[in-house]
Amino acid sequence: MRLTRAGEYAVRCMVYLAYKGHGVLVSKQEIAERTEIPSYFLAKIVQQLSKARLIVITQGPKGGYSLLKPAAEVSLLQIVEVMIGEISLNECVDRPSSCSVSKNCSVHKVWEKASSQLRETLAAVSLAQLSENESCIPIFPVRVSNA
Amino acid sequence: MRLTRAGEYAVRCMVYLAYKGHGVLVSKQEIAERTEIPSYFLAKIVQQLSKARLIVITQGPKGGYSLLKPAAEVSLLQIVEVMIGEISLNECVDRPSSCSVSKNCSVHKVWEKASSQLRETLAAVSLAQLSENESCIPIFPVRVSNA
DNA sequence: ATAAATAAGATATTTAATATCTTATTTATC
DNA sequence: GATAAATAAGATATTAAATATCTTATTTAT
Repeated sequence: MRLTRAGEYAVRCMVYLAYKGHGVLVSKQEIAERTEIPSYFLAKIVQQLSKARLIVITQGPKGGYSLLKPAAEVSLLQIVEVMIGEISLNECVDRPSSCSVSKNCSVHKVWEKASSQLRETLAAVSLAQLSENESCIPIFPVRVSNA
Repeated sequence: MRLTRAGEYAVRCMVYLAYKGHGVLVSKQEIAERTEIPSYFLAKIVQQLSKARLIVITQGPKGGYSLLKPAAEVSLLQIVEVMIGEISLNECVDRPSSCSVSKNCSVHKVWEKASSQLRETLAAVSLAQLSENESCIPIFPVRVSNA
């Protein structure tokens, strides 16, 4: 019951892009190095982010990735769900047919409530908020400390 | 990001035991059949529930399982965490060392909040509540409908 | 035309979850 | 006490998902 590494990597990648600025093109190499994501794995992740229209991929030399939308318009939930699909904390939540009485099942109701609560919490956080503050990318934000 | 089947089975088993009543001995066979848990898998699960002091195992002929505590004193969270360990929705939550800046990381803070929120939601539900109402065990509660 | 970049599909590799089997232990009953 | 019926506990498959990597193709600046 935990975010996958792919999900974590997607968040880091997006936070880094947001930090660099909306529309700014950043190379795969740079992102991979700064965010400590295996370069090949990053390639897979950005493909999904691009299909979901969260980023733009530019090919060719001087190519790279950039945000499609302003960071304020992207939520943490969106990023995570691109990678792992819609969050549901128990199978019966997204496949009620797996349970014979789901509709009236008291256990089902708890998981349904917990799932939507979690989705709301993640939806309330924007990429802008995440990139404006210190976050878990090594070296970054350097903002050369004033001591 | 979903409950494992072992977790789901543990909940079903506990709900069934609670339904039969506190201290009532129920055989493995009966539980396996009524809750649709593979018998061998159930054996593994009750071992953990027993170590965690949620149920009592009685060996020998006429053996079986029963609740150790009144259902009102057991929470859904307890049952689930016996099977999957303490819930943390991202690696950085229970292993802050995996992240270089965790303490001040804005992403980390969100996952920490989401994790405790989820734990609170599950902690607020007692086994008694779950077994008093209709739940996801086929056939059960039969409570011969009055039509 | 060339070379530098990413795209996309295929394939390993690793890990975790699920399921099952085997042998051992406990205990009610005769 | 012997027997048989139940669970215990450790070991081993099996399955599925996640992670990681490789290969070949495509795009585009120079």
